[in-house]
Amino acid sequence: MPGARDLPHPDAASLVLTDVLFALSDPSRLALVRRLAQGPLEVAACQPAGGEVPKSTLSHHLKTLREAGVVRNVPEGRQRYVSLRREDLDDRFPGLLDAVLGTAPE
Amino acid sequence: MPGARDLPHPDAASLVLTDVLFALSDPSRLALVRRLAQGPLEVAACQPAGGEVPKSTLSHHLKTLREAGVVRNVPEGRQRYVSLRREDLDDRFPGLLDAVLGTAPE
DNA sequence: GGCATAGTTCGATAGTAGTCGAACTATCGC
DNA sequence: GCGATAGTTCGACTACTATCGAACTATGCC
Repeated sequence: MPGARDLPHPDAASLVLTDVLFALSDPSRLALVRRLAQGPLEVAACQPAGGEVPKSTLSHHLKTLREAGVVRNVPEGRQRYVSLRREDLDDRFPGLLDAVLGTAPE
Repeated sequence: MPGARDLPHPDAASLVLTDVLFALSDPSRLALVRRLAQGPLEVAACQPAGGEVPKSTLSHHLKTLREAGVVRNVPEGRQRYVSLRREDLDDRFPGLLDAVLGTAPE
């Protein structure tokens, strides 16, 4: 049974608003979410535009986003794909993501 | 010149999204914001429904909200009135407050 | 002025979050 | 199997946040 290394994700119904807000309240995480709004990325591509960040740091931020239910992180061969849980978020917190993404990045 | 003890407030144009999200990401602060959505309160009335919180703790949360630009805190005689900066927030981050307040409290 | 009231500010402490390097796990290709 | 690659997890350190009591400031009332 290949690929049994799934990470835990909260289900859509149990998302907590304050956790989501907290996950989005970090500039580097928010910037990543903006990019994920345009489509899934593999983890390595989640690096910020300008500089490199240690893998462990990036992984930590992904964990925060994942545990809040903002992103999904699924294994795909040797890599992992990170995607925005847009439908789940829209379903649970209508308009929130649109409002956050609708503001121009600073 | 009576009442020259105004606290600093960021102006509407300079509000930072991540700061606002962080201010709203604390359960007790979010609960207070929900109540402020129904109208201004004096500081003493900002105490959480059930229990009492030390004045210094409450003041700290008000400071976080104020510095993020979420609330306004103005002196009025011996007391202070805390109010939601709804227009400024709607202007700068359209739909955000509605989305946050539209979700039922947990 | 003197006192009570309403809140903020200060200082200390405990818990939590961010950052990084090193170790670990799993997959792919040879 | 062996090595290389892609990420996560662990441990340590630092920085920030929450909480509280005590001190401080300003207003109103007598």
